[in-house]
Amino acid sequence: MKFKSLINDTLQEAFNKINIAPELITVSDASKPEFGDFQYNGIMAIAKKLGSNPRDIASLLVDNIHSDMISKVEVAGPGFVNIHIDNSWLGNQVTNIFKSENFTIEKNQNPKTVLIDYSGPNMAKEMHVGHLRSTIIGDSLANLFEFLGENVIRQNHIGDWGTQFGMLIAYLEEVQQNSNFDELKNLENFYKLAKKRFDEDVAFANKAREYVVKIQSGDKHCLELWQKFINISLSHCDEVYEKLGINLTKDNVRAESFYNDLLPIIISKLEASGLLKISDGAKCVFLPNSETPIIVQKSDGGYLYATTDLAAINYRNDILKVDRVCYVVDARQSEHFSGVFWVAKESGLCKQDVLLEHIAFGTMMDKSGKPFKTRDGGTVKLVDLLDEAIVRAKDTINDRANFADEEIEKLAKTIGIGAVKYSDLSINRESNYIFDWDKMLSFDGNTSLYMQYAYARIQSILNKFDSEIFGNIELQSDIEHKLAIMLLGFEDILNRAANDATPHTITSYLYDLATIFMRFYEQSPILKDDIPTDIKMSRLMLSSITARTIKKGLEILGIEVVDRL
RNA sequence: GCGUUCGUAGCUCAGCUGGAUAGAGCACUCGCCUUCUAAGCGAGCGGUCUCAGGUUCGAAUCCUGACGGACGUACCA
Repeated sequence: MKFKSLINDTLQEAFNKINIAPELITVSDASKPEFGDFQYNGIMAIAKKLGSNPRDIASLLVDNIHSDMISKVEVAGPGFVNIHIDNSWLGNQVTNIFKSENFTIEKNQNPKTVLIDYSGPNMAKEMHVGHLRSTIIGDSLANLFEFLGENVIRQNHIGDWGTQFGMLIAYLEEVQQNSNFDELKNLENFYKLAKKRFDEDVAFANKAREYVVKIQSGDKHCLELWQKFINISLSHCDEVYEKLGINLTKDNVRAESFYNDLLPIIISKLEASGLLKISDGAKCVFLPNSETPIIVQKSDGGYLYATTDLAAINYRNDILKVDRVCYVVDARQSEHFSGVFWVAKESGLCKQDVLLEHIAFGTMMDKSGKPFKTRDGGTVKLVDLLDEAIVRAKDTINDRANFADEEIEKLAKTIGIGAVKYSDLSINRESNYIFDWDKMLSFDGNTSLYMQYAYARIQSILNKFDSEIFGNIELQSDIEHKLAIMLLGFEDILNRAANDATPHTITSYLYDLATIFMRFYEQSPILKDDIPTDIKMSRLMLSSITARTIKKGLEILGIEVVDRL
């Protein structure tokens, strides 16, 4: 349910009655419990505009609010409007959620086509921690938009084109002849060996350069080798996606090479738009207020990543008919994207009303605040990081004991991977974040384990009860009231997370929800003998909805729950 | 140099479409298990929201500047 919109509408009706037209009504959560559930702060601004007393207007407004949703509205301070939600109305609404398959959240009736461009590994290298954030933030956004009913296109813009591939293909051909094919299993090493050959052997280097030209001009033999290399690299990625539980398959791949044939067309389109200038022999587009241009074609005729990005935008605009594109890419590329977006719009490669967004994220740091590296300063392979997370998760659970070996393996995997994802998604994506194993696998505070624990506790109750739950929710206390308010706010939160492309608004919400549930759990016994049936049912329903909300929220983030912990 | 971005409790972070006394977790001090999972809950301690101006009835939030950090800065992606 769009809870806040409903309240906004109620206020709007009251404003209509008193002939005042506010610009935009947005109630916010009450800043203090004694102020009720929601507050409206817009009166002061309106009063100033009208030149009248805010308290007078507020009183007039309050007198004209009539809704069974609201039990009490009052004017406070200089002209705040404090809104209290009616308990029996609220109880009915959460009962509806209990009965609903989908939390009474309706799919968007006019779905937009939203393309999420994420993960984007480089085929010449194994996936490392640098790919983690793009992959899980992008995947969670795609899940979110899908849940809200948008038409989602997931795309993996893999780096499979460019000069380095000549070297790799030449080397691949060499080792294939030596029947030493296993080397490809370790991509990092393969790259290093190829580079070594390239640096040490002039003949090999020349061959590598030839191969670049051959691939790009469509030489059959070279393309076959290239394809073989890409397939193997992609399989490495698939293993990681599988382990991480990411919804990306080979079908989602739209590689750089995919746009190769479009590149000359982009140049001529840019020429036609009149934006293209030649500077030092390179074809460039100059941006307003910037001295450094975007180069789309090098002086030697080669194309650059900006050209590929423009081709991708053009393809997405013309063929895929997108309404919104989210580029989930490192914040360091923000200038690149703002430039490319400007060119795309200015040149007409992309319609004006398509929303092009750089979903930027910060760098992963270690505990001392330096970029996350291995002990000897190398990049950390993503597979290694995930495996370590699972091992550490196992240690954490083992302290608690009494699980069968088989169960513990499964638990460790779910919890370890979930913890990696949660700790990343729970941070405002734009800032750098400190990767800390201990915090990640802690049960305290806004962590995945606290959430898992809350969920498991509820499952334990529901399993114990194990019969039909019926009746209506009747809210008995402040904490039950608060819990119901939270549960009803789920859709608002999801919409906000989708609008701002901020998964961490979901984790914050889930943490608040779980915290309130824990308090409810402490003070409201459910299955004790002396609890009357109607209260028992009411509390079971509240618990059940809480569990389902936690599960759905985590599912959107790409995190699985466990029933026992 | 120029540009982008960040600066909130000892630490890790919320809050930022301007609203009432700035919130969590960790750490530290205390209290609560014969009763649904104590990996929990409650209480306390801890702040010049980097600094200086400005706009406003009202600023952590918006604007300007300074200081400090990160990143970027034409033929790599």
